[in-house]
Amino acid sequence: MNTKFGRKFLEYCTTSMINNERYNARECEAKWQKTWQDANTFRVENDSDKEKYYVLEMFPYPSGRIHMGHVRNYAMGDVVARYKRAKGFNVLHPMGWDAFGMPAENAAIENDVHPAEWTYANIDAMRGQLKSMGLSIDWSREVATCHPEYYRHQQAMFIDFLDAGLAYRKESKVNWDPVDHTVLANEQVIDGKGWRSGALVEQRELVQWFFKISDFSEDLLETLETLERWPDKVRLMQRNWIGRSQGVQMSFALRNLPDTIDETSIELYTTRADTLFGASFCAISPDHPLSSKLAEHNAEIQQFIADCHRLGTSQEALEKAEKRGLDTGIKALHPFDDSVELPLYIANFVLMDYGTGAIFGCPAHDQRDLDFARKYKLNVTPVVIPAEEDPDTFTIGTQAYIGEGRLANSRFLNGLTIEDGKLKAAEKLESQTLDGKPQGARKTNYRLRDWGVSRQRYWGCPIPVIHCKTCGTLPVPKSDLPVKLPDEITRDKPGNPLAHHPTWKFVTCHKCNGPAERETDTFDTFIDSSWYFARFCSPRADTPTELDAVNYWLPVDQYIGGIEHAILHLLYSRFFTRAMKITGHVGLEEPFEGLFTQGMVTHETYRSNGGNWLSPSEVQISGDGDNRRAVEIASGDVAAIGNTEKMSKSKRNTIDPSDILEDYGADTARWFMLSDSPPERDVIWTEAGVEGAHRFVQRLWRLITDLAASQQTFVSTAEKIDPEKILALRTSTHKTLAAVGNDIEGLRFNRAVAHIYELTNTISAFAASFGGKMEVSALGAYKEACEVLIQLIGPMMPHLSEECWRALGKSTMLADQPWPQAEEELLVEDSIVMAVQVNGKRRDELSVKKSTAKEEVESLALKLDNVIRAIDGKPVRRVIVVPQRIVNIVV
RNA sequence: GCGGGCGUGGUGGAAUGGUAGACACACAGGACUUAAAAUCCUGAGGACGCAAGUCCGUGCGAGUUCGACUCUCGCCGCCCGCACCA
Repeated sequence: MNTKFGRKFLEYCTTSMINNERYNARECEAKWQKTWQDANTFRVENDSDKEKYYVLEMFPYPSGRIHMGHVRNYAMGDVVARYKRAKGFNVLHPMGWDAFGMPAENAAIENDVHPAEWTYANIDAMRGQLKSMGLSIDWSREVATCHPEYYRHQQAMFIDFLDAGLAYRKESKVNWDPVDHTVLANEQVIDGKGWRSGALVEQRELVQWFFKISDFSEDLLETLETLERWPDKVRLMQRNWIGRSQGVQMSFALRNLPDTIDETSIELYTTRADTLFGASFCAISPDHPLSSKLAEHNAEIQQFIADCHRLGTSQEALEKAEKRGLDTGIKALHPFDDSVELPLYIANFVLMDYGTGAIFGCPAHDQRDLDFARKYKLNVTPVVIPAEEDPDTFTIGTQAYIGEGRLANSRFLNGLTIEDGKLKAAEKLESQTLDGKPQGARKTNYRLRDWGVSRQRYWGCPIPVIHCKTCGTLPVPKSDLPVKLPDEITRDKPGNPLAHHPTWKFVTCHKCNGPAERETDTFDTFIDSSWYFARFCSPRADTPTELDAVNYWLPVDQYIGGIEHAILHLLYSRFFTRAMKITGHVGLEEPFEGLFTQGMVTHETYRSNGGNWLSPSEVQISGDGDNRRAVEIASGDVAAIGNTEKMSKSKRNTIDPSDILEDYGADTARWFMLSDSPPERDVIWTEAGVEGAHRFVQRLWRLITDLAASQQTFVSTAEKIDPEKILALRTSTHKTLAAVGNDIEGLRFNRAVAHIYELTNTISAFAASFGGKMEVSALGAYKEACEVLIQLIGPMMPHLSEECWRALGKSTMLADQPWPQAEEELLVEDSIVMAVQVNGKRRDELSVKKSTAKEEVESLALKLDNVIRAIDGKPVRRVIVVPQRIVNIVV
């Protein structure tokens, strides 16, 4: 060990200042950031012999300032990136900007500034803030989605998608956000309100571009199983969102139709073919084609449909609406008994865009159908009888029975289980014919619908197509890309400035040279973020991707972001990657191998006497526990302490990261974000917590400078030291090293932090026990422990650790240092402490050699005083010895 | 309504079925200081006890086990997702 004791270190210690100076985070952080930048430390190349590792945090929207959520997200990603780098991987850790979107347009309207100008200024500001966090990012790969050099490739890929039949245009009823004047995807409608504006969403008919994500429903669903390094929660959410159901699509013959109707049958979909004998009505959606046809000659139906639509302007109202229906007078014939005629209703609760827009109602076993049947006094015949009930007496009250049971009142299905009944009914329907076709077929349906991507906005990627009166809708030739947004826009009219632009949309058709118009819609910004991870692999390439680069880097090994993207962004990206594979832009289908969703950053909320929200800086907190009080500083009045909630501007409970970076430095902020709370859970931001983190920064610095001080006072011929004491320190050092590595690999940052605290405590106690006079072998262990400690905190507090590394006499950069290796023989301890229980209660403990035989452990345990007392003379029935763990004596 | 998750000191939290409360924050007492800050030391789940120690204790109630924060079942509470998807 003495040989490890470098001359350089000795020299350093005698020449450097050894004092109690406080660590100056501001100076040191700036210094190291510059050092890394000048040395291109985090620049990464695509050709390397090293194994690759791609760490990605969800890129930010350039709002202008980073928030605490970013600090947490990027601190976590940076730990992984720096750690993997030290482990010898070629690490890709890029950053970019999700730069298109509505806030830029809103700012443009409010502040009379161009969206581009606003966005690029924000990017500059935020880049500066992120850089001050000391992230190990390869900034040379930065991209901004609003830049033509980014979106021109997106346009090229769209044209490829179009050619491959992955995109199409159709008129459809869309979710219209009346505040933002734009269309929203189903996923963007939350509780009937726009995800961004919060306005009640209306239904409108518009011609829109769609991506055929629904063609991939099965694949997207099935492949979820293989995403083992994704949180179960996210996989489940996607599974539910895709919503597969297996059932039967079948036709019912119609009778008693008005003369104006040609149809003789109607298609409907069910997952409960076993309950067909319990059917008491059929119903179609107000939007069903048959409803429209019937309405043409029937004022009552017209009125009813209009009523449904009026209600339907808000999905929220629709959900709460009472079930209503209108009997058309038409009869649907039961497929297993055409003497049974079921009334056909138009009903407000039947959805047009699921299944066929038509159902049969079995009130006994479906709550919606039951509600409807009770209202319109229709039959309720139970056909599934629970095991403990008698088929002759079982009746349905106000609750439909949806549990298990045996079929009854169902002729050839009687006695079967639900599953067998479904099968037999389906087979029967398949064997029957109606109008020369099989009357039914098994069919799988999905809740997932195609992705509508047209937006009526200016600040987005222009959809690269033109509309020619002669030639129709044509993609813009790739050689003409990018279709750039016009710089000059006016905002004198509401809606999309592209549509109102005096010249931009007027073009000559490249096919017929006639007059044509550009598409004035732009893409949903979720497209921008559906492939940025691929662009980072070769961000300046002339094509959207370079196959060599994407095949080397993808998939992303560790993706980190908020749970709020569990469905939208992650599902779109999975689809987009498949579409890119089909069109030859990538060689794989799943972009994210490992996914981690971090929790939110929360803070207490405060309200003034008058009920206004107060920011944390406006209140003074005192007391503790039940005596905790908040006082509004300005008025001196008592303020109410509210719930701890996600930081938000509206509740004014935000903490600006730049204040924290300024006051305490990046390392303190990073450390605090990583300690205490498990990363997937919410973390509560507290002033005390930050101060605690900062104290640790100072304490580490002191520890390292103290080491240098010990160096000067060490005694070479000291009194004998207990070698056990040195071994104990070395054991702690190497055990901590192993544990922290495991914790970082598993993203358990809070536990890594706890282990680091423990080692720090151990080192401090060790050093203190020598009273400033340390013998040389002890100093070696001390120094080793400190070096390991500094390397362990390297990924978390990169600036402090560089500075400490330097103070330890190293001339290398810690960022270039390989991760230390734990010495195996120190990890296995020779003697262990086993707990001894009597009847499952701990009574004593026993220190034995690891190799001690079971029998010996048993006899030693039985001799312990506390154990004898606990046994209290009772006969010992059994002794359980779990090697290296525990002894349990049963009396 | 359906699906999922969580419930451990004053607080954040730790614990492959094997010594519950590691580590941190807050708190209290002490040392240093003219004083404060900073720092260092000590204490602490609850009850009883001078102490050794004993009993109780991981939302509640059962169960499996030599042994349960951990597994099973039933409740209660909180959080999240989906929601007329037939």
